[in-house]
Amino acid sequence: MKKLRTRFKLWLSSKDAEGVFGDGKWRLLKNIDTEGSLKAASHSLRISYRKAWGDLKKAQQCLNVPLVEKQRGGIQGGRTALTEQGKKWVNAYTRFRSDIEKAVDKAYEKHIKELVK
Amino acid sequence: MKKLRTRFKLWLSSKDAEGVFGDGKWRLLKNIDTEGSLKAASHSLRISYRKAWGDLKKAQQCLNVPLVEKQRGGIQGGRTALTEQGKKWVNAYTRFRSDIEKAVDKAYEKHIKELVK
DNA sequence: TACCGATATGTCGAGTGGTGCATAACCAAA
DNA sequence: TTTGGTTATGCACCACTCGACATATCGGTA
Repeated sequence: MKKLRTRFKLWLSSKDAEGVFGDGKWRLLKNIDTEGSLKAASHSLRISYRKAWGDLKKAQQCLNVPLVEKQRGGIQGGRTALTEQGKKWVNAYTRFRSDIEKAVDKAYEKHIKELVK
Repeated sequence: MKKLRTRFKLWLSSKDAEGVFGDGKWRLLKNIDTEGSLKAASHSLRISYRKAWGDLKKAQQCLNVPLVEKQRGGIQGGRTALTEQGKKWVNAYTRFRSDIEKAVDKAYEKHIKELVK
């Protein structure tokens, strides 16, 4: 039997939209925070700017919360930064996801591991 | 703010295959157990027989474990039933998944809920 | 032995989500 | 006022997945 590892995807959905917020958008926001722009964030995540931009738009529309503050023009061409609410979401989701990750590892040890050896 | 619900997908992967075992294959095995055939199971899950058959093959190949015992011919044309090992996998994964589900709900209450109101 | 219904497996087309490209709009600084 | 780099947005294309078909095989039972 090959060695196995657990995988999971986590997200939030509303009644009318499925991917409101989840791992992808969480990573995107985190990278926007460290990189300072949407373009740089998408690049460091190796996803297209087109997708990153669409994801961000969707998250903000669905949550109806301003997660980032964007600026066009200027010496660097523009920038994107997290708002206070954006930071709160990142932090909350980080803790949320971390709890799940631990639970997955624990549950694997408890229920699956014995089957795999 | 709209009401949100948590969503997650869970699966196991090996070094050379991604979807070794997960929610979909777990549901398939459960239905095979109750329905008695791969055809009936795929029908009750509303997935094509083609997909169910492929999924099952993949799971058995990747895990290298005989999860089901199949029979062709006979008065009913054939049948598929879980082996002892298949049942063990179903039961273990059921508990595994249940633990995660609880953890997700709990973590949502703890970390996310306050952001959404 | 003919039949029936399930397993077994390849193939092609539709739908989906993402990438790449093209093109505006924007604006601080030179 | 020109420039440069970023945000903003539509669109065509591409890869991947899944479903729908089309067959072939199998083997108790009538």
